[in-house]
Amino acid sequence: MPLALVWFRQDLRLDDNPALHEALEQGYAPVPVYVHAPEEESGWAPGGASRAWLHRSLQALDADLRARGSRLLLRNGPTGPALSALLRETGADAIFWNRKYEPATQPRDAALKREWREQGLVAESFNGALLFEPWELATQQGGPYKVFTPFWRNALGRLRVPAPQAVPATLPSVAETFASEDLDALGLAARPAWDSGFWDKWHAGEAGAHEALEVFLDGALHGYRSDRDRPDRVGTSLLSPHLHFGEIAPWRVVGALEQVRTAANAADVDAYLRELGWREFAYHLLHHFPATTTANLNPRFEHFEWAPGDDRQLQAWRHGLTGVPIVDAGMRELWATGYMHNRVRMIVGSWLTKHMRQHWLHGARWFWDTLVDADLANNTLGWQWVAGTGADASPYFRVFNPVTQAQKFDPAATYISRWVPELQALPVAARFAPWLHAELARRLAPSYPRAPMVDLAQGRDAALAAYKRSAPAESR
DNA sequence: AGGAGCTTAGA
DNA sequence: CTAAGCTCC
Repeated sequence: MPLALVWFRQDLRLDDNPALHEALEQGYAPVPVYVHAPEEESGWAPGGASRAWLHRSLQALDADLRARGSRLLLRNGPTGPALSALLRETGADAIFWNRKYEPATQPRDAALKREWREQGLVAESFNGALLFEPWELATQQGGPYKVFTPFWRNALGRLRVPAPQAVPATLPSVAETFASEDLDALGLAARPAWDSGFWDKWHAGEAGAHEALEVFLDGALHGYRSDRDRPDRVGTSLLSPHLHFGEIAPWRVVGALEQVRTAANAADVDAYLRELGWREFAYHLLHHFPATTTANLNPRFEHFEWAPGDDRQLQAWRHGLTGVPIVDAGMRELWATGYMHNRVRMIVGSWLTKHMRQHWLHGARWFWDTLVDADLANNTLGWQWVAGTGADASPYFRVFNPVTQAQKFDPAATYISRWVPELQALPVAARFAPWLHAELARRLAPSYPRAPMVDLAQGRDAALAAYKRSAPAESR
């Protein structure tokens, strides 16, 4: 049986894995391999939380492969030489993989494909990650979309769920002579184990992804349309890290949703599909506007007056010590669990970029290091959206008021109280803005900051003024 | 995927 | 006086 390398990256699953499936379909014995080459991500090497997740996901993938008689080879980069060497060592005739779309690695992968094909090898790549690849959808003028709603309307009209590609119960074995790095030697796991608080919440790997999907279908899907905005409830799918690492295919999620769709839950199903749509839109934008990982998409912000980088202020934001309870709750949830509720991401992002007027990249970099679901496309879209610099962004003048947001979406302050226990002795109504109850706060919450690091009204006004100054002359 | 400030309808 | 609606930022 001829051998084919199956090169795993962000498709850490066996089920519904096009590259693996195609290798088997074409009669090859797959040799699964993962190449560790973080420095090739051009400034976006996986952050700490991502690496911790990756460690576990690779462990799970190897275990799943071994349960079927195969195993995962680990190699150190650089990627091209590592894979070419493995092709020679194994005598494989072919290499299959699922595409990645990040601007740093996509050209590299395309060049490798050409190179291997010139050497007479079979080199094929597939879509393992998206409902629509970034170039599949275009406006009537043939250009990229910059507004979500028409993008998603087009996508929904073309959406088809492929039949699942099951993985065989047994796979050909991988010869013991093919060497592999030790997983621990890749240095992905957290040392010391600062991530110990993560794993009550998460089960990395393919089995964990399917568990999370089942839990979502049985629970948060019902009422998703409104509860997804409620950080005090389990109102979201918690699928984002699983989708990022490709532990489940997005079309599998769509298929499962369509299976359970009823007249009663149709609005909830559609609301969740729309969120998957934002993920698709993020990849579309990243592909067409690759500079936006660091540069504003909207050129109006080229000369925007961000406040000078302020390490002391940034540290307060990162550590959840801003004096704004909902902001601090979110930042502490992030640090403790590797995750933050999406509504709260918008609130902390608005606080950083509007009230503090710090450049959104400060936020993007921190999220990149701390989120288990850190994803270059989603992170870029999210930060540019909240900063007002991106596609389909809220206009810059939309400044979230963190007090009214908390009152609206965490009405009993249970989320705030969970993550900011210093406030627990205060009456609920005072926990949203303790500085408005100074006497009570001094007695009952003495260890919490006396006042927000930036006055809410002043911060808002200063942000709006800066926006006005950056406006093109004709629109002032 | 907003908020503030003002107006207006209605208790 | 409060709540909902509207407008502009």
